[in-house]
Amino acid sequence: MSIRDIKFNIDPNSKTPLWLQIKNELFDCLEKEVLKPGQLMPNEKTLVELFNVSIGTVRKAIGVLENEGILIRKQGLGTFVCQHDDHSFLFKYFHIVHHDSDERHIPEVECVSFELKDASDKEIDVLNIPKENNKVISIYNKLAFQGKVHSADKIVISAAKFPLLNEEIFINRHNTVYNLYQNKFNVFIAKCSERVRAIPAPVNVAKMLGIKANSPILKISRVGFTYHDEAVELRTSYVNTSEIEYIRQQYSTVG
Amino acid sequence: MSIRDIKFNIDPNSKTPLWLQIKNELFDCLEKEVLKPGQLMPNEKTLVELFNVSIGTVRKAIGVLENEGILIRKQGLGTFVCQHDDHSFLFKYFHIVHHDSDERHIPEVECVSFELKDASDKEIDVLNIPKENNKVISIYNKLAFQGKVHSADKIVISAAKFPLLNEEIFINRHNTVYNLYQNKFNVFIAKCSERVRAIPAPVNVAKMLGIKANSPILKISRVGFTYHDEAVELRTSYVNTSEIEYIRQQYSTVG
DNA sequence: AAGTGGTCTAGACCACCAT
DNA sequence: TGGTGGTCTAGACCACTTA
Repeated sequence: MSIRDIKFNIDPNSKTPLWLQIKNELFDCLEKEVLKPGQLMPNEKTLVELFNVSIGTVRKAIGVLENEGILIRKQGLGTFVCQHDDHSFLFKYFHIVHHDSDERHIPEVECVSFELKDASDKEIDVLNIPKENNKVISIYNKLAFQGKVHSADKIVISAAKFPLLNEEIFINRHNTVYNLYQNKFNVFIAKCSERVRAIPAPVNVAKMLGIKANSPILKISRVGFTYHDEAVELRTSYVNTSEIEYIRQQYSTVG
Repeated sequence: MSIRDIKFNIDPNSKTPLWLQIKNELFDCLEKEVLKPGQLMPNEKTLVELFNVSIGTVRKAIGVLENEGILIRKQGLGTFVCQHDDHSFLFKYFHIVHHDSDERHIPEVECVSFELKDASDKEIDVLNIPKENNKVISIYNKLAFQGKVHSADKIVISAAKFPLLNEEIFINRHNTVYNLYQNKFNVFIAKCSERVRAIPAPVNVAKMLGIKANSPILKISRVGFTYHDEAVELRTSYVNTSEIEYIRQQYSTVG
């Protein structure tokens, strides 16, 4: 199914602005996998014909989707559906740097365990786990720089949303975890919220990090959301900041 | 000096887009205090005449400044210069919440000390302290919720950039620190970067926070920047997260 | 009712990228 | 060279706010 074959219904008399109607239609195409990450969009002239509006209106809709990080325009080339890759991932979701340096590096990731288990009450609630398949996939990873482990990550996702995901697929992915979600399961993590605390390292975590129990570490609890604010991933990171730091940058516009 | 009296030189033959030239000119007005926080901008028709371009071009320039959080448009009212106030501050720069709650509250702030001192080498470097006035203002604050202290903040700013700032003015401000910077000294903090670590509480900090020495706490090192990426504030927060958490939210667009 | 920003049109021309 | 997005124009009409 190509986007060119779809009959769109844009209503010029609706109280919803045309550009918003178009944005929503393109959005639906992403959800229905008519548009896929990395794909080239039809050019603006074609979209003008598909939606039967003027080019400025199409550009407004695309501009908003670009600002939201969903599409990317490349002059002379075309407009593409964004995808998580190593580079963008590095700057969007990866917030660990060495002391005395601003360089970000892809960490070495080692999967420690991969389990299918019953969802806890909290997981059922936050991840909206269906009753007919109340399983979650629970994964532990160790992250390292130059062989030196700095973080232990626990990832929890709904088995229902990631059908057929198994340890082999997870370990043999050729890219980031978010890229895997996106390309194999059409789950695009568009935003996330994090809560950070300083805690004494529990014994099992201290062992994974190779530090003494009760050493101060960061506990970062992240919830990853789709475009539609649907929570799809719970990630808990335990970070030893004795040699690395957790960073954030922001503009005054962002909440 | 009103913006209406300025003779702007917009060059239609420049390789710089008109909208960018206009954006830069408006920017300069902010720096030169021709436009001040909270002020109403001239309407779009007037700007069209001032810059001698079409309305779409003016709107593009304003739109970008709005996205950057510098201007805000209100339909039926006009376009205003943004200012830090309690509400926006709460959502832009304030990242502390109670456990089990997403509510953000303005903390109670108590100034512990206010000193004028020689800048350290690091402060000279980062804050670009001038040789002819190598003093910095160093302030310690305690932050609390409902009387319960959760953070100790150290603020370091250049004395040269905040002339005549003294303890009385600082303590008797009627708004946030950032609002004070902006309204009294024309310093607008437009973005900031933070580095977070978990450390054992030093004795003096533990005393301020009312906890045992060596308890795990967050150390948050923030650098505040102006529009032009000029570092103007160093802030170090020591946070006891036993009852509160540090949060962040972000969209995939933001780095 | 008057004034503001918000939406939308129907083009023109330019800058960039691939071949 | 042909195709793409980027910039810009000169309006028209709508929705919202205040008075």
